Amino acid sequence: MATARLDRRTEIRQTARKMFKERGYAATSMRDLARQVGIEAASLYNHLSSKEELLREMCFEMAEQFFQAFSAAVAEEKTPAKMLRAAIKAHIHVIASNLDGSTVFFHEWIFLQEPELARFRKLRSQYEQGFREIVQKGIADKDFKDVNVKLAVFTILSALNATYDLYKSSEKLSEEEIAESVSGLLLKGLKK
Amino acid sequence: MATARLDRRTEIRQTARKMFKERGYAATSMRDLARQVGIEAASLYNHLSSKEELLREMCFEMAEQFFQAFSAAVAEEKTPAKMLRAAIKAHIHVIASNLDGSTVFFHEWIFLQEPELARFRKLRSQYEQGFREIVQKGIADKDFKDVNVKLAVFTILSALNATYDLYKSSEKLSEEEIAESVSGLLLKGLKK
DNA sequence: ACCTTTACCTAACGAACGTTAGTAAACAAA
DNA sequence: TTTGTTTACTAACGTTCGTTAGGTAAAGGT
Repeated sequence: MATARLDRRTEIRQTARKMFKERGYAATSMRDLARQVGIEAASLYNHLSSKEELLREMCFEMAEQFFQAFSAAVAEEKTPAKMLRAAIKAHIHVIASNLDGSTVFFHEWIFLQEPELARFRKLRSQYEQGFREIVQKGIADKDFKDVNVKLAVFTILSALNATYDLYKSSEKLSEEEIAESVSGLLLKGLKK
Repeated sequence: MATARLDRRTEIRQTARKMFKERGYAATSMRDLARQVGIEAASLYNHLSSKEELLREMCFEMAEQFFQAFSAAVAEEKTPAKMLRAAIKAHIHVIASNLDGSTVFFHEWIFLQEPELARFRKLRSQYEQGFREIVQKGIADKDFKDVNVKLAVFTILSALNATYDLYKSSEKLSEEEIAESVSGLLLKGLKK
């Protein structure tokens, strides 16, 4: 009973993540979702209270994962360069282990409704702040170039956040390769 | 008459670009669009033939702009490093001059219908190929590190394609600053 | 002056939307 | 064996969707 409910709940949420990722939140109907799960649309409401609840859970679960991975990764390192590399690796790891969820997290959060929308934006900005502090420390230590911190972190996160696209690519790239390559490029650049 | 029609046509397309960017294609209704323009939904159909036509035009117009800017920029340079920098600058310039259109181009093309969807994907991949050839040449010339070309280009374009977010930022960054900073970071890296 | 075209309108189409109500079967707990 | 909970169903609600039909008034060209 308890397991049966949990299984269905989980199945619905998993399927929803996949569909929200593929077609987007707005273009995925509850009837589409129900069909994919194999039940009627109305039956979904035995397991959830609204469509938006699905999105809300996905977004905040992912936010939590990113925060935890960041903290754990950074705590173990001393120099800004190592901290940044570890943070990048952790970020990519969270994406790689939640390919559907992270895509929704990056692209569908705009459909959150208002109290949560503001809360979500705040979380995102706090997370970015963590990266900014590392870069700032790197500059203060004369270890990093004196770049525009906001812009640099923005560029880094943009590059990272697109990596979910890489796993369906023809070449089979491992998480390790991706993390190494991206952090190498961002830290040391393309030029010799 | 001719001018009046053109003005309305243009106004509708401009408004649609803005709304598709802000809420997404699927979440923007023809009634929303009409209201914003100040006419009834049915009246839109004097100026266009379907909602999808709007999206189609936006996506392919932007594709054309990216291609033209790339060709023009690269043609003037000799070394891979300069070509890449010029291509990055050109890409950012196209984004900066079409903030709404380029956002739609990056995020809403999935809603294209099938003959055009395939055509669009092919164009994108051709464009990426242009970047890949520059990086390849750079490696062959021993000017660039021996990186995974596909992955490097992917990272570069991901960083570039997110720059439209920067123009609404609190700091007032010029197109020039953004292009310099991003291409500097990607070519020379963060580390000293 | 007449005719065509343009640019808008109201009304409505059938389909799809998220969600609720009410009910029956299955099954665990008592 | 009864009782309560869970999970599904059918039916339907009110709303919104993209789009079409048909009409009207003004403008432009001849």
